[in-house]
Amino acid sequence: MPEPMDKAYDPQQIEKQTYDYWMAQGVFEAEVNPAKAPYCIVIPPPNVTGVLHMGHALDETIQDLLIRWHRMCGDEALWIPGTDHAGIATQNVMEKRLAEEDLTRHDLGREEFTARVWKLKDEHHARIKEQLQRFGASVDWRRERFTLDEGLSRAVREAFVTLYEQGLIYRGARMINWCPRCQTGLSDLEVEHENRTGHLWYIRYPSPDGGPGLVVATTRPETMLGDTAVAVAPNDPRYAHLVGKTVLLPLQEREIPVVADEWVDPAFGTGAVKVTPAHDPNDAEIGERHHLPALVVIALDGRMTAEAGAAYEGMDRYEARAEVVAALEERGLLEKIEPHEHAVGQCQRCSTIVEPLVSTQWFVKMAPLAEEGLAAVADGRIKFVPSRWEKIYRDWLENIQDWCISRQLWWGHEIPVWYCPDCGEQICTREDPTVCPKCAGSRLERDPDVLDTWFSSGLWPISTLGWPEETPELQYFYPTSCLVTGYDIIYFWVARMIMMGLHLRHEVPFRTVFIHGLVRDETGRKMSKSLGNAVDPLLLIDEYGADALRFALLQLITHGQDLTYTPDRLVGARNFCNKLWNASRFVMMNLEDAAPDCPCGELDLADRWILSRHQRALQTVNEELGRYNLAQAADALYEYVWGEFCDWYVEIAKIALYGEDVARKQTVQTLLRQLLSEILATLHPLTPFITEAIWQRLAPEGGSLARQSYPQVDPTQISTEAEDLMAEAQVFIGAIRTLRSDLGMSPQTRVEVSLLAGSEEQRLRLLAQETIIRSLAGVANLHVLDLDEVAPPGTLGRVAAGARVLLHVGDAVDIEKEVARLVKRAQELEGKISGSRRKLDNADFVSRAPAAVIEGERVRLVDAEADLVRLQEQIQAMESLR
RNA sequence: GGGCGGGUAGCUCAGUUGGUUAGAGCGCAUGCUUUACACGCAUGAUGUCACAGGUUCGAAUCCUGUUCCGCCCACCA
Repeated sequence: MPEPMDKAYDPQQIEKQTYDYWMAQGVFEAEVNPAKAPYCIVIPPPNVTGVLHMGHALDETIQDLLIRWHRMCGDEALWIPGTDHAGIATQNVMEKRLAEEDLTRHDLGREEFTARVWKLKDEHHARIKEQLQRFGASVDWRRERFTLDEGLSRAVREAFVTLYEQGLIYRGARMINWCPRCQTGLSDLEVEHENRTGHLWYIRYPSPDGGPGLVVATTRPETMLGDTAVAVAPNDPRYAHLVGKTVLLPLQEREIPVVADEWVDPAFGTGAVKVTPAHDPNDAEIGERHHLPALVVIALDGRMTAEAGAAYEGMDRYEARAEVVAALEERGLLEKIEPHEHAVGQCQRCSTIVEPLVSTQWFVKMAPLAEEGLAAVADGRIKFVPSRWEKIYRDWLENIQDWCISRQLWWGHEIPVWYCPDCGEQICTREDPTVCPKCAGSRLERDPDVLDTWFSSGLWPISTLGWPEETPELQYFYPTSCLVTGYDIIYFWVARMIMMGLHLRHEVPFRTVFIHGLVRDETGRKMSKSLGNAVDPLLLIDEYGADALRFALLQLITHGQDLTYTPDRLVGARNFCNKLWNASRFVMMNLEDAAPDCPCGELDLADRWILSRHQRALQTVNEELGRYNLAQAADALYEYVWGEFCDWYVEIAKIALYGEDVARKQTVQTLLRQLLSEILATLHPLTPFITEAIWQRLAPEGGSLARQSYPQVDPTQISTEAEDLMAEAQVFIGAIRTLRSDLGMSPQTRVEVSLLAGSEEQRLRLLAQETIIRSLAGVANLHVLDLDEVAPPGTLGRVAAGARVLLHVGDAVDIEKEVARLVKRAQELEGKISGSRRKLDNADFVSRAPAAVIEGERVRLVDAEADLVRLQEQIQAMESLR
């Protein structure tokens, strides 16, 4: 039951009970419904590594806006919630916690470790769910999913086996990115490159016969222990004599060949490259071309192997670097050291510098999948908003590398492959095998690895709808309508969903990808926990309310640009909510005679004006939402509700509401109710809580606002004529207010105004505007006069279309008092009023201060001598008229 | 090395296909306890539209170059 409205909007009380009401009414629930068009969004599942941050708040706000809008537009709108197990990230969080107890995951064992992660998941999941509810997310909670739950695991299994059977998933030993700390392979995307200033070491590799040999330049001297060749550019005159010969690898005292390879850039360094096929991707390729052996000198833990030599075995790779450099220097083989900037790859999750090394892993062959993904965007089946992201997407897919999907972790989907130790068979099936199909051996061993977390995320749109089952939901809601996410996961997630959806379900996963920017702090830095600049959205909701947070974020959205969070915006949005609350309060306080169904009586200028402006606002909002210009839609509503409905129409409505004319009063009440209802509905997808709360008070019998139909434009109510007339009245009112303000009049002071029409047409217009001007500009008496009535034609100058205003204060007694005040004030503001620097005296002021001229859209206080004379004449003329 | 985005008021940003005097919010100044709202009302001040050329009757907007900032991609040791 709605309570009476407080003077200030208090979101705290209202939001919780409103969300409970929605849940109780089941307004977010969507069903397969052939009578309606489906509209579906799958949430980008938040990681269970932690709680939601401002980026999520933005992402959820956009999705909720779209979902609520479409729901009100009559679509069967389904928003599927869920969370992501976030493999490596979550495992790292758990490992950090264990480290605080001085434990590693190996102390617990796989089973106990994953049991603990599940508990961690439960904690975070509960928190995330609560946060989503506090954001007002209108998700269908009955359909919530988690990437590791049973159904989704079945989807992962089906996808893996299918791709395996099609030869698109394979196992092989290849150069991959290895994180020595996480102890797992990584995909290329999980390696973050950072430019660092390191060194370029110049090392001499002498000839075996004691000749000078050559000098190589390297950024990683420790890898020289695993060198198996030196490469030079073909036809490099400096080295032609050495190609085919050998040089002596220092420290290891091993002879290695000098080979010629196209890859070598003769201009870089010395033009001679040491080749370490086991520890550098380029070297691996050179090694392959020249059939060079690959010596593994760095082990998976980042320490040197026995192969590196007894002196280095077991040493950390960076320790070994220092030792190698020292040993070379001692032997006089270190020619020079130069500072050198180069990109260093580090683990996305723990920032450890990754080690490229050869390892046996599972891969997805991407080229065929990428081809499908490229076609879908090229032919418009999928559209990116803003479209420039399509190029980014395309560039990546066109140069795509195979995807390493196996991870040496414990938290994730286990790879559905078994090995038979008896015959070496590799078994990948939909059902867990018990015996080897080839040799019937029963000692099968499951692959210990799990899948890259993005493998399951890539299936999200199909798996949440029930795939691989061909469920009614999948048939009805797939392809989903819009995917909303930040540009930072276009490669990781968006591209992979597109490829997986196309390949496995033979249809795009969504038709539109709405890409938004990242939330940055006031100084422009990315918000992150580690930088300590992250703002907890829940705290903001506590302080300002969820609607204010949502509205502020929507206003901040720019077209795919990052957005800067500033508390100012939030205050503004909070104030806007309060404004809406109070305007609604006012309307409801004055509705006693309103007949909701009664057709309006005769409409006056202001009525026709606000109806017209109302339609314009609806038009803008509907159009801008359709173009995903969410900030423009929000701004249009802000401007209309505050700047037009509240500032003008509500003020004008008071004339009728406090007046004697009952019919007029009813008309205005009815209009106010209608307009407010539609304002609430229009605003609802942006600020759902406050609009629902007011709606329940305004129309308690009408059910949830979330299920009302979205206001559409009625073009018949648009009146350019009313808009023009009103705009003109607003100019007059503004001019009179400006004068009053410049003259320091108190609001109580009523002024006498004569509006001099320059033409008969103008006179008629002024008559239509008269009531409004009097009421809103504090005018006691407004005389609408013909030019000829005050002065002979010509005296006032050539007043074509515009009206001229003479403004003077109250009656005679008041004038004296007022003038004394005004003079004092004018002296304070000396020179400020009209730009005149001349000190004003009494006489001057009386004659000039209360007079002004409106010309077109400008008002000026008259100060030219000639004008003064004319005005004095006019004032006299007017006074004689009174 | 390649690509993308941006530089507009003190701050955060709008500015659609070129078009009179470049806008908003916040902040600032002044005045208001006006019976919805001080989370309010009214009024006001503030710009070398990064820089330099060019196209045009007319450029914040289109073209060229320069510069600064941010981001993405990339195996030059």
